[in-house]
Amino acid sequence: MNLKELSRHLNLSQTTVSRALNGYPEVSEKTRKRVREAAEALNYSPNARAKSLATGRAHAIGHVIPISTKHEMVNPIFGDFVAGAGDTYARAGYEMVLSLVDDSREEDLYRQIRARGNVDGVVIHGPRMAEDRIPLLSELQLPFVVHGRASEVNTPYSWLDTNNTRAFARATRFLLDLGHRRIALINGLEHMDFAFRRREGFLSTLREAGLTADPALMRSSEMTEIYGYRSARDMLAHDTPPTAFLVASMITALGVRRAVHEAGLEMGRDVSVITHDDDLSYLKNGHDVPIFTATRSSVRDAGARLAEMLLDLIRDPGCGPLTELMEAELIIGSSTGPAPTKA
Amino acid sequence: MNLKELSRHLNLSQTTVSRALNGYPEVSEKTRKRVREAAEALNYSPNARAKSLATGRAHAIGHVIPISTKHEMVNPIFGDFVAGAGDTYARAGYEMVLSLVDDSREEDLYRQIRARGNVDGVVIHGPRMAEDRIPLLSELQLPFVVHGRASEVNTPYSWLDTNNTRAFARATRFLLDLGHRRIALINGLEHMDFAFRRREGFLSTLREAGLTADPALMRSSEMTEIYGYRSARDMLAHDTPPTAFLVASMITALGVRRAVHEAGLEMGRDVSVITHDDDLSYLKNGHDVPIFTATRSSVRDAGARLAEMLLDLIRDPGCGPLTELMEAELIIGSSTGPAPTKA
DNA sequence: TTGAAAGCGGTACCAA
DNA sequence: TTGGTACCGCTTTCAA
Repeated sequence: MNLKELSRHLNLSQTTVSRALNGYPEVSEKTRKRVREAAEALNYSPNARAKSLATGRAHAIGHVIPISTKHEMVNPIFGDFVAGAGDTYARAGYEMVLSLVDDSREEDLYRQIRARGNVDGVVIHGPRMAEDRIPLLSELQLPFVVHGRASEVNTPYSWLDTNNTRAFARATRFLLDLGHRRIALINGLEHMDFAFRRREGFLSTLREAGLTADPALMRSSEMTEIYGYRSARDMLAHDTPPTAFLVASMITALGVRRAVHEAGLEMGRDVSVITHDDDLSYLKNGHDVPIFTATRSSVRDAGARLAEMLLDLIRDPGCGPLTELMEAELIIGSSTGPAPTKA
Repeated sequence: MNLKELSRHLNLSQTTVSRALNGYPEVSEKTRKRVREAAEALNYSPNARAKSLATGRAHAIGHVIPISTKHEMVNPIFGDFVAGAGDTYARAGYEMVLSLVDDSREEDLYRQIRARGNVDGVVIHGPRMAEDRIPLLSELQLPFVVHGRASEVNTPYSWLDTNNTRAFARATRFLLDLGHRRIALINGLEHMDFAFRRREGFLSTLREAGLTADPALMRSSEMTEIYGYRSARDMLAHDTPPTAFLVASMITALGVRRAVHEAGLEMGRDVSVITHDDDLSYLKNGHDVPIFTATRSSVRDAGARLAEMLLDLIRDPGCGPLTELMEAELIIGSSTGPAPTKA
């Protein structure tokens, strides 16, 4: 059932039917009602491609996920983010288009996205510190927002980020207050902006306390479980092992915990493990000390808000760069276990 | 830059340029080369909406994720699945469109998807045992494939599934062989087909061994960490606690392990925990006994293969229902810890 | 308040 | 081998 058929069925012109369905004021209420009912009864939905060709708006948003052959992992929070964004889009009548892109030839891709006209704007995921997609998109005049920030980019752009620096600074502070002096940082890839900021939070807090970080206690890699396991295992086998671990991902923390366990140590007594984790209120009274830089529900939230930012930007391109820094939900300092051994 | 401009620039008709770019044989090689080079130089990409309006093919696949208000969790493997599928689509020149849908009014959605014409086919996620989307899509003549199966649906359809029944049967067998008699099953929601099959594998193996399952040792719910924690904690506080846990998700298993830990028990000595988990070869020598019903990389694989199935179906609608059952990668029986205490 | 007709940016048939 | 033209399904201007 298309517009032509529907209008013929109603003995009206396509024009009138179109206007009736799209809420134009010049249609009589009687006609509008008749048209609406017929559309409903005959199960008419306008063809989105034709509509967007005619209007110039795709009513779709692209999400571009860079996937290189080297690190092809998909961040597990991705699903939650997308769920939040998708919800917003659905409400606004937008579609979500996912593009996985080999980051070797990104530039082409964005040019194509622009030319193909499938989307009205894009969300950039996983920005690196020097993110060249940002100037590129600005140049292409394709509306975009960034999930995260790019420290080395100076041109203005819209973004939404978690305050990673602060989250890791507070976690470090907390461990120092507990008496820890040998704290390990199991970080993500540090050319990624979020990982860089986390390290900054960690290092600056150590510096303020007059301590210098031990390079042997700092690792940076893709956030897999086995990476956490190997890192922790190696560090614990050291002459002067760490007494605490600051871990950048809950998946990686799984591996760390296992290594701690295998080393015959007890979490919360011999070793503290702090991680970015799920919203597990029951942990408050456990031996582990969790840190939340982004709970699953807050990631969902972030997705929804970022989507709204982009829709605003598309509706009113003049509304200038929008930015939002979300404070991490920190639940720390509630360990009921005995204070960890000091180094 | 659109076709009209490009053709004017080349002093050719739109027809010829279109043919040259789309590999039609009747264009002279000389012309084709000239056209290609100009297109490249001027950064021409055809408008996808116009193209699909003209050809009737959207060159896009929809993925529909049901999200009800009751269980709005996104399965963490979702990201991996999508990565695999996205890769296939990218290679084939297809886009991936994500639709999150409140499962209360799914029917409308599929009708709209069909009418809107944004996609050439859809992938169905998270089928329930009685999945009414399957007859609906058949009726709508919208090509589709299912990730998983629907036990209570009798009409033929295309699907790809992991052999969940077998995986859980073998895991149960293994625990029985170790001497366990009180085995707990911490399952997902059992109206979901995969959870139902897992329970079948568990129960049938117990039956074969002449045992009856204790209802107190079986739970079914959304696979969160806290669900695992509470279930295990309660069961372990029982008069006759289980000596082993079969857990349906690695996230849920986190909670189970924590409960075991808090109960002062040691994994692999006092209690065995078997779970669907990541591809962790290092676990082979650990105390835990993992079972893999779907590793992250195999989920990725499944996404890619399912996407290929759907593309085949779209290209040749007559090729009949395609099905594929993937055997789980099982890594069990390698516990180096002492045999668990028998009940 | 309604309708005719010209696009939107391509493809594909038919004629040259 | 090339070009003219109708058409895909909708919106929107202009005229009635």
